[in-house]
Amino acid sequence: MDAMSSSLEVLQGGWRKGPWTALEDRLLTEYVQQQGEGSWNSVAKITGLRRSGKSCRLRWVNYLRPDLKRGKITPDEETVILQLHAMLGNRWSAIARCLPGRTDNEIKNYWRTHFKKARPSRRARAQLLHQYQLQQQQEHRQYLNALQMLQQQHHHHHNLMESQQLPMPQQQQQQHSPQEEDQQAAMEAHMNAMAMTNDDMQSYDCCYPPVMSPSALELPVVVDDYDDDALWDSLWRLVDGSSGGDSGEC
DNA sequence: AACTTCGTCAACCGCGAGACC
DNA sequence: AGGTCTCGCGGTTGACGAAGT
Repeated sequence: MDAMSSSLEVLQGGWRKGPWTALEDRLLTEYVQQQGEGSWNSVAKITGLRRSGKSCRLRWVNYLRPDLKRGKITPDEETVILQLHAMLGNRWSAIARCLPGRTDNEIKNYWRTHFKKARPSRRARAQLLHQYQLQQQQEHRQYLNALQMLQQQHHHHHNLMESQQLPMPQQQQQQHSPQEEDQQAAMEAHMNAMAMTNDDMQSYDCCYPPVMSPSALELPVVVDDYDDDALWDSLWRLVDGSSGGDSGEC
């Protein structure tokens, strides 16, 4: 085969490196079909393939697996990637687990080419923050309304009980109408989201719901101009992994 | 048409965690 | 207990084609 492989073949410690040939792919695929995934270091012994176990695993996981989805990342997938990356950071394998058919390598590449250096303009940042603040305010109002309604209902119950001189049995206390339960559930979800810390987020290996409340993103509600810049800078430093304070703008 | 720059993606490298002896 | 092996992960590199000059 191979005009290509012979020119690209690199041998280091007996292992071939560089692009895989069709023959190598076939050998590896047959190996996995017969032996299953794993024991990658025995691929070379069994098939005669001059590839390291590490290289075999990578080739299988990123390219040969039959359940891989080919083609461009869809807008829906992009949304999931963005949201999960906001929660999990560069934990590509965890993100990939939530996107069936996509590999960590694929997602990592996609992120780096599409978002890594795509720091939004000052104007765009201001718009995003404004949008986010409005959403926050709206959610907060809904939360307060729900809280107020619950309190009113509670007082109403309480007054009723007092006026009738009846004790309030615990079981009865916990019985709510479906509407009340919905409100309570919504409120609890809201409070849980608000209480979720970064550590909590880290523990979500999979699969946090793709659509999430902005409140769970944990951005500050009010960000002045100075903090705004500092926030974005620190975020991008985190992504860049650089610590230099005076690194240039993207 | 030739050259340069940019975007994409496959593949490699180094490291850490866990299993095994 | 500690040394070695294996596997998986995230970061990085390099090849290659497309787009721009």
